[in-house]
Amino acid sequence: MPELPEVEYTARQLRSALVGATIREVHLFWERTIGYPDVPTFLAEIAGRTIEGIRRRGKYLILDLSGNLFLSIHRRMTGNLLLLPAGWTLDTSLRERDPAVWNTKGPTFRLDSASGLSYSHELNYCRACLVFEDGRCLLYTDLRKFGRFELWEREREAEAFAQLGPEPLNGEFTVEGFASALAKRKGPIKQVLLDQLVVAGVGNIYADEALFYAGIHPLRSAASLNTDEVKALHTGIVTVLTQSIEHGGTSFSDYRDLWGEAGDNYNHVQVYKQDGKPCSRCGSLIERIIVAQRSTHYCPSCQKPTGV
DNA sequence: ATTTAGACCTGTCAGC
DNA sequence: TGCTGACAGGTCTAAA
Repeated sequence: MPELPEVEYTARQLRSALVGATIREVHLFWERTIGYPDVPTFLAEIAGRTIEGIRRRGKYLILDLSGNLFLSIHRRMTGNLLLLPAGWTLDTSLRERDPAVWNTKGPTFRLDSASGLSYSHELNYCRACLVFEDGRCLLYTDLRKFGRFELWEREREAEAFAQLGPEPLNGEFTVEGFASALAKRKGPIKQVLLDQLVVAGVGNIYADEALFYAGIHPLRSAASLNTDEVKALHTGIVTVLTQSIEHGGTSFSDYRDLWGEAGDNYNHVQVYKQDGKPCSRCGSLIERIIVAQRSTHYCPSCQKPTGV
């Protein structure tokens, strides 16, 4: 679900709300949410830590904790973070009443009416929550249970993110570096853009959007792009990611921000899930194909297979 | 050495 | 109305 812009937007919201807060305890409702280390160690080590800073790396949200640890959160497809004010109550009675339903839906959180917040379906599928000393609660909801939390020593950060390439928005991602990475790849450019080692944080939405921006067909071999095309695609990646952050990310069904609001970038998308609709540039109908088993959307006249 | 299919999970929607 | 299959923002692993 979230790609770089959605994670960045969440990080910014959390930074202003949670830096300085101390974690009292963690409740776990789906144990496999913890990817590293083992569950008992995770729970014992995280309690009592203070959040010193909040960052993003690729699609990972990073909470820097006291004692030189960091918590990394990857939301994969359907993970969301929601911040509850103090005054919530937790109902786990479903666990005994109907274990099968509990296993899928998780617990129920209730807010007193004074909270002013009105969450609805987002409160289902809670897999974990961090409870803070001041009574607030950071809920992690994840319908499909793919998301993972990991707790690492800060000195092992390189190891934790070994599978990530350059950050696209901080100067690490250069045209020269991008060109040499693409030159080694014979496969379709769409697939290569999804490789986090080539550029960190690009997913299915922004790969399609960046290719449309640059006028490049998704099936072109990455190595076949000329210098101008590589430059245009580089600009396209930076542009579509930056613009989406400004719009609060792209929401379809699941993605919500910290306070349960949907992102607005859906209204600015050019090709993603727009098949059958006219291209904003030329009016041709947007098409959908499968590339590397992922849905791929493009304009057949703006993005020619030959690149000519 | 690459590609590709399968796993991990649950829900929704289209078609019959 | 009910069943079946395709598909969903991601990434890892194993088999071809």
